[in-house]
Amino acid sequence: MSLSIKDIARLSGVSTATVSRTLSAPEKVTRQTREQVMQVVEEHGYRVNSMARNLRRQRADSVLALVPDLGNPFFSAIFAGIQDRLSQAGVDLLVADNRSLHPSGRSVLSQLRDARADGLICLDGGFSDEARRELAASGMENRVVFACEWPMAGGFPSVRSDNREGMRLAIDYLAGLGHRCIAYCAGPAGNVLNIERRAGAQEALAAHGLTLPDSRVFEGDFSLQAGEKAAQVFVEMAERPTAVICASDQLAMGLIHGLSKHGIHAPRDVSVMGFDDIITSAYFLPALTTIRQNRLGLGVEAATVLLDLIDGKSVPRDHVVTLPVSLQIRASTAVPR
Amino acid sequence: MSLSIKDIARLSGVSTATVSRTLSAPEKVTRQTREQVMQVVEEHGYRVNSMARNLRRQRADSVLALVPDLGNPFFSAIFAGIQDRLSQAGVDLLVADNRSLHPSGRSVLSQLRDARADGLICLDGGFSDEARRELAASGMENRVVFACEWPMAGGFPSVRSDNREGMRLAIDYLAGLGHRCIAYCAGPAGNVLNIERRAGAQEALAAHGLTLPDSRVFEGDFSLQAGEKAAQVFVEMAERPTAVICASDQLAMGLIHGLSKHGIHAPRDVSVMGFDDIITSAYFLPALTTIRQNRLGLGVEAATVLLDLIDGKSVPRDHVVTLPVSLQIRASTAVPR
DNA sequence: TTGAAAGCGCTACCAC
DNA sequence: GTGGTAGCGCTTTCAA
Repeated sequence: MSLSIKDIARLSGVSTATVSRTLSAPEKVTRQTREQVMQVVEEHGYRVNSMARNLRRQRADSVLALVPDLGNPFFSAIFAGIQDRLSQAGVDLLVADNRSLHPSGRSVLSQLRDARADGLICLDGGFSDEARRELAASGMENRVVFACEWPMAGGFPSVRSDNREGMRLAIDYLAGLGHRCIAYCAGPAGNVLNIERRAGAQEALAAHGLTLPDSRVFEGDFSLQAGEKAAQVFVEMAERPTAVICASDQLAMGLIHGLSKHGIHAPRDVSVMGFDDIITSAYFLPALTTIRQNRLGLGVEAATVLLDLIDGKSVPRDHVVTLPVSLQIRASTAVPR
Repeated sequence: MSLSIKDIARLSGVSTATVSRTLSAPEKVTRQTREQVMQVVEEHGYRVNSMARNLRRQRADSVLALVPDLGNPFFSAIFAGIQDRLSQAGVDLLVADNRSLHPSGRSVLSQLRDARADGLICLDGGFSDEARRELAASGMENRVVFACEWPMAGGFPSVRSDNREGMRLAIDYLAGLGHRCIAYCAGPAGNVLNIERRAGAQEALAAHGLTLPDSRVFEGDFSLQAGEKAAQVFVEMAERPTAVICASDQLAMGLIHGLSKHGIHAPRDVSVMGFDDIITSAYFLPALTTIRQNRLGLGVEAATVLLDLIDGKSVPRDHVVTLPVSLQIRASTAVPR
């Protein structure tokens, strides 16, 4: 066991109150006392016990990030952003997978009720009613912010990319290249990002006098596998699109990979675009033309909003921070044959 | 503020001691009392305050995972494994980036001293002497386990892939294909994985009567960029190797990408192998022949060892768990021209 | 500016 | 089997 504040008080000949002040509000203590105490503190490498401090202050000094799947590398950059911002504030980052349960069978969300975290950054828009209830019960409804995804029903601050604008950039670019028959390779049906992106694509297409019939939508999810499956659908189409805009980079990679097995090559035979700009996209063959999302920024902004919330600053219930996206033109797109 | 144990005690007509027992050692209480208490607990949705419990028990019920770079998607799968195992034990996962500092300027490692975490899973073998000292000061030296990487100097339990065997599999396969002039695309010079893999390759090469002269080693790090740089070196070689084994999949992708810019294609002109089997490898073009590491397993095993350590079970100081790797033959390798 | 002391919410010891 | 209670290590009034 290491030293406690009592030991430091005794060793430096002051009260525990003074030690506490020296450490957390040095200006409330004379310079002499401060130096005297600090010397003992340093000499013994004393550290405040955060469990005790937190109990007393009713604060956990940590924040929980909830993801649909911790194993999905897509989230790494967002985590990096979150942690970057939090560490500046001396707040810890707890991560959990939404699917995992506490041994007691309770959802991870109940950690909030356990007073283990001061707030929640949720990266999973598929927020069940039960989760919402759990949140309400924890008295934490106003210490939640969504990042990247968000719940369709709203009700929480959220930080997101400008998904519609991203699709507009993509479609404008493709249309500018001369494509008139453009397909959409979709993410999970109920997913808010997919819905938003699809709507964005449709809108932008309409602006060019183009349409997106259901027959030109490949249903799936955001995965590489789904992209590969879409390739199967593609080759069986009577009238093949000259370009496909995908709801994610992984879809685009899977699709290009799948198509190549049928001798169909991007961009020679079909232009393929992704969305996200994940790390490997620029090195894919062909390098992926895509819409860049600032995932690090998403994390930083979400953490910033949450920190404000925790500090009691007022943030409108439906506050939305929208981060810009950008078009990355690379090698997977070209003028139609 | 939510209800405390006192409220529950009052509401159910028993003492706080009994409520506590009911919740954490139900068998020590009569069935009747238990039911009586549980009803009140459920009715009010009472949850034990973990800050108070932890202070009292001198346990944080959480574990810290330290990575060299949170933004590196390579770690996601390991995190998933760690969290999976931890959640079974009701232990939380705290993540931190080794580069980030607490606002006070202290390293994140000092969190251990703060009593915020019961143990540490370190994914960064580049463990400084200072870090080691910090650890010693925290009285936590025996609650640390390394995963994936490990410190060269040893001294801690570690969970790792069978890196040498991986390289043996790779070289045997390449040699079997008929390659005699094989290059090694290296990771960071001081990195233990790189050292191990390079040594493994050299050993295996020797077994085939082959050598790995320094001129056939492309120095770099594990990144895509480094792979692309290696391509530059490759094209300038007088005698070009017919195969390159890379220290990571990202290196292999970067290399293949870079080479393709010079009209050199894998596997037609050169066979390229990776190491890791990251998620996009199977979908790369050409699909990457690689050595598969069980990253999820690495996480699970590391968490298991750490949980044992925390439980006070004795684990030898230099205990090593080695996980098997496997050869994934795909499309980036072929017989030499 | 400093100290005494209450108390954050819980667990575990001891007594019954 | 149950209750009373000390005390985990800290912060923060209140009084001096």
